[in-house]
Parts: sequence; C-alpha cells; structure tokens
Amino acid sequence: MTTHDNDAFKPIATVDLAIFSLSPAGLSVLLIRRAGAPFAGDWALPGGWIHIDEDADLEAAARRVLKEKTGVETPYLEQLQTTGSAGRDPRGWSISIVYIALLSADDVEERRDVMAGDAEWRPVEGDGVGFPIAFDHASLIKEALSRIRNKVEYSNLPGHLLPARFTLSELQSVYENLLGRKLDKSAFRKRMAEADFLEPVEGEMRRASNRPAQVFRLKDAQSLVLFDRRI
Amino acid sequence: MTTHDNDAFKPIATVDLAIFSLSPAGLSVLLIRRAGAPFAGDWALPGGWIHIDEDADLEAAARRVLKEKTGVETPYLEQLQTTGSAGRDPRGWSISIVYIALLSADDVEERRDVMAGDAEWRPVEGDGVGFPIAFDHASLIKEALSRIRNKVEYSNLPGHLLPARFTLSELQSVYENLLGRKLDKSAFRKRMAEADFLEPVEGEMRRASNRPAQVFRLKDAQSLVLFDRRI
DNA sequence: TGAATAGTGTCTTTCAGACAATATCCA
DNA sequence: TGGATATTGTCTGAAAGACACTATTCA
Repeated sequence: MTTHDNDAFKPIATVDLAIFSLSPAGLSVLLIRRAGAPFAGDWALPGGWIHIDEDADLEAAARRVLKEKTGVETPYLEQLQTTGSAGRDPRGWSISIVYIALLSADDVEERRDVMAGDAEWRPVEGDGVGFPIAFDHASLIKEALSRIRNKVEYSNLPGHLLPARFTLSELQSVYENLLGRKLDKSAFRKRMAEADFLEPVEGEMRRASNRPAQVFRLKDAQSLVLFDRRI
Repeated sequence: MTTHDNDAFKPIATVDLAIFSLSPAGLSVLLIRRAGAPFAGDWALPGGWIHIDEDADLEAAARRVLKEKTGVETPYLEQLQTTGSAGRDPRGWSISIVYIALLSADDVEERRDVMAGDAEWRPVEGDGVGFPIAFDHASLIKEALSRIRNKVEYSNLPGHLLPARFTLSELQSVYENLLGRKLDKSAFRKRMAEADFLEPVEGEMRRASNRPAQVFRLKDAQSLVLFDRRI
C-alpha cells in the first residue's frame, strides 16, 4: 500500500481518562503527576499507551488504566471524543482517545489506599482546575465538563456519583450542585419517578432528627438513563 | 519509557467517513469498492491512513478524505466515535476514528463528475445498506444512523441535507422522512421559528400552480443548532 | 412541643397538539 | 372559479412550575 503503512509513519495513540468523583465541594477530577518527559512534574489526565498484546479493545485499555490508578473495576464509563494533531505532543503526531469515568463516593472511599501514589483528586473550578495542565488536557477536561453538565439536564448521570445508597434529597442536591441552580422538590421527584431508574431499598431509611427518608439505589449501576425532557 | 514506545507496538490508525446525502428514496451513504486486501472487492466506508506529514489534525484528515472522494470541501462534519480492537482488521490492532458528513443535495448534484470512480451512493435500508460490508463498517453505519436519527428529534440536522435553498414544506418532508412519522404543520413551523436557524431569501418564492412558498436558507451552513425540546 | 426535613397535593398558567380558517397562486 | 398548497389562527386538554400543606422523626 502506501509508505504510511510503515510503522515510522504511524501516529502515537494513547487512551486518556477524565475520572470524576464527588467531594464535599463538588466535582473533583483525578490528576497524575507526570514522572518523565515531556511535561515532567506537571499534572495530567491519567492515561497510557494502548497495549496491543494485552488490551482487547479501546474500552479494555481504558478500564486497565482506571484500575491501575484507582482500583475501581466497574465504573460508569463513556467515550468522550478523540483528538489528534501534529503538535499536541512534542514526541510526534499523536492521538488521544478520551474516556469519561464517574466513580461513586463508595468506590473513592473504599479504595483510598489502593489509589496510585502519583494520583490526586483536584476540585473542579469553573471549566477546569485552575492551574496549568500538561498537553492539551485542560481543553479535554473542559470538554468533559461540558458533556457532563449537559447530560445532567436530561439523564440520571448524578446518580453515578453518589454512594450506592442515597436518598432523594441527596440526589437532588447533586443535581442542584452540578446544575448550579435550585430545583423544585415536587417536580424533581415526579421526574425521577417517570425516568424509572431508582429502586427503593425496602425497609432501609435514613434517620436524623426529622422524618426518616427512604433509601434508594440505581437499578443499573453502569448504564445511563436518558429522560425525554429536560429536568 | 515502555517498550510500547516502539513503533512496532503502535496500533494502526485510520479516519473513516460515513457520508450521507438525500436521494429521492431517502438517505444514501457513500461506499467505496476496496481495491486491495483485506476485503478486496467488498464495499466499505471511505477512509484512509492519517498522513502525518500532511494532515494537521484528525478533522483535516477527514476533510482530505472527503474531498478526495466527493470534491466537497465545506460539509457538515461531526466526529461520531472511535473504535479500536485487536481483531477488527486482519493486519493488526487497529483504530478507526469515524466522522459523519452530511452533503447538501446541491453538492451531490454539482460534483457528480468529480466523484471518485470507486465510490457509489447506496440507499439506506433500515439500519444499514442490506448487504455485507468490509471490516466492522456495518456496525459503524448503524451507529451513524442511530446518531443521525436521534439528532433529527432535536436539531436542524435535516437542513444540511437539502439544497442550499428550500421551502418550509420541503424541510418538513425531510424531517418526516427521517423520523418515519407525520408532523403537524403548524407546530413544525413554530419550532423552526423558535430555533432561529433559517433566514428567508427575500423576494425568492417557489412557484407552482398554488400559493407560492417562501424560500429559505440556513443562517450557518456548517453548524448544528440544537432545540431545547424534541420536535 | 418545636425544629427539621420528607413526602404529597393543589392551583395556575403555559403550551403542545389537533384542527380549522384564510391566503394566493396557476390552469 | 376550482384546485392545490402556503401560511396563520383558534381551541382544548395536558402538564410544568410555583407554592402550600401534611407527615414523621428526634431532641
């Protein structure tokens, strides 16, 4: 075929992950401090080369990276986009296939000690993290946040960031946090009921010095449910 | 770094295009008859290697392929998804970055003679073309159709398939064709007016043996306008 | 009993959908 | 004038949004 069939003409290909979880302040993203060049010492999204002898497909590569860095094996995982250009990596023409992963608060808590030493959660501020990031990863984070905030409007995405069991009030808080606006309690509950992605944990109630709240869980902890209207 | 830094361990990367246009029967997709192995003689989506010495980025590569095959330079172009696995190409671990392009009926008509000799328009039937396709391109076409049909519900996507100038009735017909259901004329016009992506071509009317119809054009022939509700 | 939050109900206004009426051309 | 399609208007039922009310616990 063409000369481009030769390995020397192949672009570099990596899989990079924008991994989000919920901290008290709001969304956080997992960043890695880079050990080697380029951008040594800088923060970057976790990612890596595709291991053609080990990864069956792109999603498997993404899951491998996720597990290496966080220990989590069953997150919400979604392909975001692919960027590729001559200039984004000084080592040459490079492609990055970017995935978004959402970790439940349980996963983050339970695996705190398994997490890679070079990894840290950084709170999201606006459409980024508020400090410089390696490669074009700042723009990847921006795109990921845009996708996430958009999906909050018409999906159960926030349900994947909570612990496995939560109340409707807690769920509403996450929606409000991500949307940046208050929601009507009555309308919110109607929408959740229509969307039909929650099931009550029979008999389990959240107790405090007030009326106890029913505890719910996701019917399917991996899949995204789309609403037929905005929230 | 790792051994995977070596070229021999790089996956193959191609950019493939699902190019659609409107024929009298409905949607058509552009297919190429493959000259060489693998799948020689079979139909496939147009695509090609990334030319790292020529393509500035992935979208530029997609535009190059599109121009080579159709002569069109300014289509509606959108990244669909990226697939990659060990088995999808017998030559080795391969990645395909897939773009969707929509050609206006004008483009198709005017460039009929510029089109590549190995390319042909094939009508869409259901969620494919009704005959076997090389690689995993049948599933890529299926995904592309799914994305397109979904976007018809809440965007001006059908406007990119018509000629540059069209009437509201013609636009409604395309929506109905792609959606597979009839729409209310009054509601349809209200939605188009709200979405605000059309501008009347002053003084230009479509004439027949009935009341003349106002001719419209897209305000921006490249960008997709999303509605805030379903149509 | 009061504070606090959970959960449900009502009312009003908006609007989508169905349908109808009018407008304007050509033959 | 009649046929055909364009364009605009009206009416009604459904439902979204605002708001209020009731429920249930603990201190």
